[in-house]
Amino acid sequence: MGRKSLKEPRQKEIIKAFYKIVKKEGLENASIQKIAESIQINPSLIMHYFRSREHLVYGLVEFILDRWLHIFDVKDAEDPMDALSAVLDNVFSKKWNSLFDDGTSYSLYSLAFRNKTIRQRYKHLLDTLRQRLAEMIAACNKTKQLTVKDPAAAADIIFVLVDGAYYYLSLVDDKAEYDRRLAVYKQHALKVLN
Amino acid sequence: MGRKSLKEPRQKEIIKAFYKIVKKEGLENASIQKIAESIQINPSLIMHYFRSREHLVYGLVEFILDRWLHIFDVKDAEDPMDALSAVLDNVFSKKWNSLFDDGTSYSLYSLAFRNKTIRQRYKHLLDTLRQRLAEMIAACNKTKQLTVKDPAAAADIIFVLVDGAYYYLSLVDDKAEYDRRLAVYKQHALKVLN
DNA sequence: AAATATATTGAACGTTCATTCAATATATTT
DNA sequence: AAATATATTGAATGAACGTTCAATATATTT
Repeated sequence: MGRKSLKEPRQKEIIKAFYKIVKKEGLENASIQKIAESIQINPSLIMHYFRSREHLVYGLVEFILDRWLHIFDVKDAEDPMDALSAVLDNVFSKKWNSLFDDGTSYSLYSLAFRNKTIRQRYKHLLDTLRQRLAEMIAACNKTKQLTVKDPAAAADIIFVLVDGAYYYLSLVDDKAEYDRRLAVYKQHALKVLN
Repeated sequence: MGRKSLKEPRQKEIIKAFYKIVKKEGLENASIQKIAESIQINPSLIMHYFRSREHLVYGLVEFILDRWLHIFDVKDAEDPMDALSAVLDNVFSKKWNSLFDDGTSYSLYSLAFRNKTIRQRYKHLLDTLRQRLAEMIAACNKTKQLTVKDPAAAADIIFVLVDGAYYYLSLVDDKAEYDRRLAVYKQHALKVLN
């Protein structure tokens, strides 16, 4: 009995508003009050749906990390090699930046050094990414299109390259240089598969 | 005339205290008051030596970034190959972690996405690191100990591997796994030089 | 219409924050 | 000892913060 719960959509709405402000003003400047103001609700309502700011941050972590998995959103190709190629295109392309804000991601990541929950969540995602890429490489092995000795190791190195690549690229303003370097890094990642 | 200036040592003292608190409690929780308390001075004194908290953060950025360069602190070997090897040992070793706190470094790095000064400072450091490594590789080329076609490109890839490696490794708790993975990443970096 | 569970508001709390400004203390020079 | 530049303190500011709690509003069920 009683009123229907709006928990899920409201939480998502709040997290999206949170994300928007974090993107613009930084995690440390994204206050409950600013979020509430931006979607014209009472700050207390945020406390109602999230017990504390800490839990709100957890919500944002989930939100951001889920987006990473979208790099695997490719058309179901019958050919596993096509699928793998498409995923690598996603990773080494502008799609990356359209998926989420790197500044926000690094801010949350830096919390992992002092917050066990966030740490585990990030670790889990990084492992999931590696595992899924490894599976795709293994599938290509099976069709003899690839002969990668250790798919898990290859996937690992590729993501190391990806993470390291964007660490530098995030600081590159010149678009031409950005693209040129990204291509080089992608080339190196592909070499791991041969 | 007048009293001798204590600017430099005082500033360094304050930054070190700042760093200590950031390491322990995070950048967002490291307040002027906490710093002042930790070294038993008046908060106003911090404002005297740094105009604002922002400038204090700049000071910490300098402090942290300067430490990166210590990876090049190796015994002056006559053999350029020995020197290069020693630097790579530094990068792929515990020395890395003893040099500075990764959590602090990532916190400051995340500011680069909204702060031009910090952004430029980080970019400059990353470029300097690459350039110096490239020079060392070139030196090995000259003595015919290496035949790396493009030393700059090789140095770039190596640091991409380094940055990506620690992005993952920072989340690894198990010491054995940490060491094992670090060795794998180092091996891959070495492969770039052949 | 009464009951009830959830949504939402609004006011208030105490705390901490960065920053300011004037006052005082302490060296160093003339 | 007078002058002076810098060091350091101490009090005060207003703003913003996360969080609380009680009150009210609104659906939904019986």
